[in-house]
Amino acid sequence: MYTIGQISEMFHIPISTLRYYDKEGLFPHLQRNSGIRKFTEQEIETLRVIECLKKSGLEIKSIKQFIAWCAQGSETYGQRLSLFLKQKEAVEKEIQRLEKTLDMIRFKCWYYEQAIQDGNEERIREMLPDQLPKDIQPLYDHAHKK
Amino acid sequence: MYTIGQISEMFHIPISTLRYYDKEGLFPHLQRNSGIRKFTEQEIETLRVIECLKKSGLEIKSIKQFIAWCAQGSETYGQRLSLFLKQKEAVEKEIQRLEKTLDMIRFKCWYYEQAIQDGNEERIREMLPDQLPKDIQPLYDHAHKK
DNA sequence: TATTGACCTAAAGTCAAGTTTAGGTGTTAG
DNA sequence: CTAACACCTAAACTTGACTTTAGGTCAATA
Repeated sequence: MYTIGQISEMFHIPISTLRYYDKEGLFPHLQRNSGIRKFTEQEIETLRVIECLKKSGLEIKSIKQFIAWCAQGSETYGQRLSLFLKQKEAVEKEIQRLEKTLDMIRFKCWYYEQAIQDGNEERIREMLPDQLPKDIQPLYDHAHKK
Repeated sequence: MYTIGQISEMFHIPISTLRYYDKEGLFPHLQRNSGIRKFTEQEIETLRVIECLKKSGLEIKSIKQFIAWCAQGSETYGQRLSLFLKQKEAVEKEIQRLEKTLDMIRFKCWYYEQAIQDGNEERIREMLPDQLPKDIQPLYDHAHKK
């Protein structure tokens, strides 16, 4: 059983944020001891799920919906499963998007390394768009296509 | 040479957003034809870089800084390179974070598939925290450690 | 006894990144 | 000639997720 301060340290989340989550109804089973919140293993697991869903790009409103489904019992297993399936898709897409971004960034790193060596961008610009070194060309193409 | 409407379609970015970027100074070389913006290859490449830096988690303010460096010329190659090196780090970290999130989500998908089969969570809960099937255990561990 | 520290609330404030509104210009189509 | 489009501006508004403020309770410590 933990105080809000302990949970704050444990998760590196400000106390104000935990109170905000509580106010938003994300801890429906949270008990109080003469006004003071008591966090248990239950809230800790909820917090792990909140963090997971937040990182997956879900907004608080939808996380609240999920929490409500959990409180409703076994009849909502289907909805909960499809939420996670949807978020799986979303995160996989986001990772792909970031891989593409990474290729653009890698290209730009190479570009500026060359520019620093050459003192200008002349030589590199002449290689565009398809005369780049063969380890660099795919990065450029990946970032510039479609 | 393109109008704002054409660029909006090309990049699937609202016209209002393009005007907002312009107002923020992200197109320092943008020319006008009696008030009307003319976007050229230059602004198109800038927009690609804006999108890239935005996806990498940079805020508009910092993108503006980068654009300013570009306008300054070869003396800022070093700063521009270190910006991209920093963003490379950031995106790589973000991808790792999302991989961890994905493991949590995969675990939850499995969890609710089982719950649907069983009609309750009894059996699964008894497997926690270290009696899970050996293809699932690593997902759970990855998501619950540290 | 007084003050410090950890907790509490409600309500207002902040921030980034746009979006919307209200009003205006200039060119083309019916 | 007038109406529909595509463009323009400045300024106010929106949204989500917090954070800050102002004021208060309660227990332990100096």
